[in-house]
Amino acid sequence: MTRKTATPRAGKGEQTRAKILDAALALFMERGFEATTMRAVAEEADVSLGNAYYYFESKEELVQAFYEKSHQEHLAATAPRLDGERDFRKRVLATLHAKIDTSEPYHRFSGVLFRSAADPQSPLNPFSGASKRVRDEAIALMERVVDESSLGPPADLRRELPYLLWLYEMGVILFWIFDTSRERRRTRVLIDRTVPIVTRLIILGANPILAPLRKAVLRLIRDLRDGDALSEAGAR
Amino acid sequence: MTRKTATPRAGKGEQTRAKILDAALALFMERGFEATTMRAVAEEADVSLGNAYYYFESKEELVQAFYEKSHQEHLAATAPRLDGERDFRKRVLATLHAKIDTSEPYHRFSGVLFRSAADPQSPLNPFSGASKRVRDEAIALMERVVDESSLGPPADLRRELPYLLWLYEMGVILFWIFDTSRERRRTRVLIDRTVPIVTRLIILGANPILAPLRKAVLRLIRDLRDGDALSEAGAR
DNA sequence: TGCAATTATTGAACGCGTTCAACAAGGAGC
DNA sequence: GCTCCTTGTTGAACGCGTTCAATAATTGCA
Repeated sequence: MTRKTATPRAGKGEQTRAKILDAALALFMERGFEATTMRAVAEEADVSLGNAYYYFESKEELVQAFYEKSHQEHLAATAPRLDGERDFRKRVLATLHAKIDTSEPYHRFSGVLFRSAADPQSPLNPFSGASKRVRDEAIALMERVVDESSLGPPADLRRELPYLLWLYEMGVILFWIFDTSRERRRTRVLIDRTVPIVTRLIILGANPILAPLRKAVLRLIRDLRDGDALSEAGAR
Repeated sequence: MTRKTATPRAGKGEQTRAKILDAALALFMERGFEATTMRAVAEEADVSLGNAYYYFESKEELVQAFYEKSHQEHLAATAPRLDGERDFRKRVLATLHAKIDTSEPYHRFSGVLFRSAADPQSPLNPFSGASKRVRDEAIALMERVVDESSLGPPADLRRELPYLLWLYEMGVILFWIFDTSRERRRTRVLIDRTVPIVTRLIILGANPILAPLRKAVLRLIRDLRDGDALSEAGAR
């Protein structure tokens, strides 16, 4: 077998990239973000320092990988919990709890993600172009939550609902990041008690009496969304 | 006159501290946060690098001064605009627009503030102990906005309203930070169109029919607030 | 097969934020 | 005046993230 000559075909760079990423993930988990030096990552990956920067523009860019990984785990954990469940409230509950469950291992350094999240300059912020793929997938998940439920929201609301639910999820995560309670109990409480309220609001919003208010809110959201100041700054 | 010997009494350290702060503010305004080095600050202040660190623990701590300064300017700008105005909606509008007006000069590096804002570790985050004084004053301002208006919210809502309005203000500022439109037009739109909605929601919330929903929301907020996961992490 | 072009990899350097041992100034108590 | 103690101040160092010119390895093409 042409061992040493057969593998190079299969993306030499890809392999090195993966090696570096794995090393970084391991060290971040072990020591946290700040305590992990790029030199340590390079050494752990059996690679020179400069080489690490050939594959990743910055230390923070390594964190983006977590964002992706954590998202994939969220998808995997959510799917079975949604299966056969038609109740909208329960579907949202399941999705959010799954998010917290799968994010738990990364809690200690996920603050870094949101630190950049609030920085318009950073490509890591959830509204940026770099985050677009993951963001779109997360919104698509919320679409499934809505569509396969028994809830039948008015068409105008239906259109914006997935995006709004994603924003809501982002809010929950922001709370979770600051949450130092045992087993993230407070975040659980937040979820368990806001989801029913959100559900009630959506049902209320479907009521014709409140149509003017609902339409005002939705028009505003649409206006601020496409050509949104947020994504505008992020896409840059 | 005992010039050179009279002044040292008057807080030698205070003077040096002020010199460093002034230099930092000037340079931040001129070049932004990242482009300003601590060495430049020290030089501008005619002081050694080490000396700057005698007065300020870190570069970011220098930014906190802006937070305070900007807040004082907000207070000063808001007072006359509230004078004689009793309409709640207009009072909130005036307060928020004043905030954007006075913050404008700092727009380019205020992202730094919110970067730390989302970092639970940082003393700069608006929920932290270090920010308590300014936060309390900002909430007190919202108290004045509510109390001297013609609005008569139910007592339970009245109690939480200032805090909620402050959170709302924080949300607006977050949007503003990401806003790259000319003269921050988008943020103006956001304010002009969400304030009426918020006002309507508050009035709706006063309606007895919606009392259960209102009470559920308020109970939740109270529960999450004192011993709040946010301030809990921040006060640390 | 040979050669240019592309892709990987290195190690040394730079500039930055931050720390620290050392030293100076200025008072308080004798 | 002298000693001790607190407060200020310095400059050199450290470790870090990041950059870059140089070089090796690999690939695409004639």
